Amino acid sequence: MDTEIVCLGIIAVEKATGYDIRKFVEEGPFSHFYAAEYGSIYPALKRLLDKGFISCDLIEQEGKPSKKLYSITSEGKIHLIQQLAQSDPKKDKVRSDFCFILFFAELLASDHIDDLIDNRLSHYDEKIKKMEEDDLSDAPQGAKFVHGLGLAIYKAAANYIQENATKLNE
Amino acid sequence: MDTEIVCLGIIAVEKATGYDIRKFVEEGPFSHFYAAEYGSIYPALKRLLDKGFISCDLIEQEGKPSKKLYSITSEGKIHLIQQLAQSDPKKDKVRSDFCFILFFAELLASDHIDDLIDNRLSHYDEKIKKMEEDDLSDAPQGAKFVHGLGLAIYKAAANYIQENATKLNE
DNA sequence: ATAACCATGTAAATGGTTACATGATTAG
DNA sequence: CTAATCATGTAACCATTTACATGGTTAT
Repeated sequence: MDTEIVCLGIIAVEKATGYDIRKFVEEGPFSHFYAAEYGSIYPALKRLLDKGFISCDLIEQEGKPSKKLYSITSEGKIHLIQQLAQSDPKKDKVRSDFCFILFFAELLASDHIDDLIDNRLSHYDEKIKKMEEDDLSDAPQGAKFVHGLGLAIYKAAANYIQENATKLNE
Repeated sequence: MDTEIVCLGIIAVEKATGYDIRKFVEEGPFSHFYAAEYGSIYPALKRLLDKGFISCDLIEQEGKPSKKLYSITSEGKIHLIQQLAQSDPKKDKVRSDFCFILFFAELLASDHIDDLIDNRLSHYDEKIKKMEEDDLSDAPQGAKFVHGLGLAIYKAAANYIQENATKLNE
């Protein structure tokens, strides 16, 4: 599941530009389980276009730069479904500097620990608030499920940190 | 926080070989927030040695291949603390094929969804069981905190999936 | 016999981020 | 006037995985 297939998936949800895709992974429905920068998105779109999995419409706009709106083709849909159906999803990859640093709490100043905890908690608060405001009434079950899972994890993490952070400063 | 500093951190916890470090990130205390293969560990150890942050003892063993046991030096300790203290931990990186695939549940066969869910739940069960068996009585507060956070997240995820998976098959 | 464990290491390939390059419009 | 948003793209760089190379021991 690399940037290429993730771009195809997003375009399958709705027509999108490279810029839209970035927002999708940065702030949107994929933000809690995927990340990608322009530097990997634009080349991926080019490859998908070359393979015939997406098509491109150039949209001219007033007061804004022109954009390339990509749509999925029928071959693209077939390819996406095939990729989704291959039943060996790679195991999750997580890399958390936060956990690594706090593992060594004994080597840190209390003030620094407090900062890390505070930042993390306000980060979760923001995320949770945003996600709770999302309107999913029209979203398909899969999107709802994944959204709920992300929310459940954020809440559990925030809760655990709130209840156990004091133990780090003694 | 790359493989180099993570290796240094592990060696700071206790003397270790490259092989030990792999186990640490694969099954040990770092397994829920970091990953690394031999291909990045061994070169990182060489760099740490060149920089004088670790020292190496060659241990000959009967019936087993000789091993290189690395220890942290005083310069290494200083470097580790400096790295930990720089207060801008990068935000967590997560990549989950599981979430990506289930986002598109509508495009999948029910049987396939069931398989994905079952595998994921038994994976969590194993992880949770192992972590609950870990003896942390002698572990420092930081290690306990991070361990507890990982456990809380796994439990919340497993719980959410158990309670909501049926909605995906309708 | 055969797989798993112990143990180290390199080279090629992969995949990604960061920095650069460009530029108009709008909101504070 | 300054920052943010819209919008696309490339090139250099970076980090990591995968595959290869080696080989004895132990448990099934």
